Amino acid sequence: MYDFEAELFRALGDPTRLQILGLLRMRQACVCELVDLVPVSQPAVSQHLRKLKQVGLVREQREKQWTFYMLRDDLSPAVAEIIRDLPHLPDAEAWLLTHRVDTTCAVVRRTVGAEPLAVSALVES
Amino acid sequence: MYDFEAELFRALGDPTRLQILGLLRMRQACVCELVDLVPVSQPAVSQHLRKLKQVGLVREQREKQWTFYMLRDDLSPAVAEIIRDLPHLPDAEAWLLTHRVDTTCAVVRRTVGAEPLAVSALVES
DNA sequence: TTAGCATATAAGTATATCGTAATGAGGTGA
DNA sequence: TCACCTCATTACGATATACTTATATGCTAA
Repeated sequence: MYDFEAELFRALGDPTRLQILGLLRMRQACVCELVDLVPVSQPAVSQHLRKLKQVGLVREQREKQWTFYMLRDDLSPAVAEIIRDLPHLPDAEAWLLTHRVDTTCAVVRRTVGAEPLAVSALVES
Repeated sequence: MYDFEAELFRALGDPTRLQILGLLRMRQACVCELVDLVPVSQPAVSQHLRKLKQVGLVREQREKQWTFYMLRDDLSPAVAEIIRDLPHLPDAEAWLLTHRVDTTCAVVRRTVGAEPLAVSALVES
């Protein structure tokens, strides 16, 4: 009873996962970008993303050598509001909005003048 | 970072605690009533209530020999919506709405004709 | 005052969770 | 082909969680 709901909230109950969700409000991101933006190792990021995918909070999309993760757009209103309400992380979010991966994750390109990446509908205008 | 929010969602991330919150939508309840309505021991219920109180989801009010617990009325809109959206538990909820503790917790009185207990504002009309 | 009810706390145990390091699989490009 | 990049998986240790039983505290009422 309430096992499904509890699993969802347990997925939300970790600071690192909340941070990942907060970042994905800005735009989709590949794993290696997230590794540079949250203070845990690459395997830890992968495991967190797997859990977020399991409970239906994010989905993935492969593109070239990268796996991009993004917030699902069919979140329930209450869950979408929770994510929208998370405090903002100005530096990391500004980075996401002004850079994108190029040939490798370490090589970034300012998005000024480049075609924009898909941006989550959760970003407030 | 996000420690406070994560603690809140971890508190929501347990089926027994969600069940307690779902029941408290109906009305305030004392510990011994909850013990009869959720499938864990009395100390377990006490411990869950302590955690729910710690994160600001419920408050307590002593009355005679009982400690009544109730949902806080200053919950954030998103959290209030989460609790309101929990699936209903018809039997237990009906019991709460038609009975109340009397001289002891085991001795209940049908509320028909009795003055009603405080009922949470979360109950849908 | 004393018995019993209501509740909280403590202690112990089993399991879950979150992190790291090590490794593997698969794609890309020189 | 081969070096490297990206990402996932595995293994393992430390800590947290959720339950139980046992016990303590405080109130009520006879």
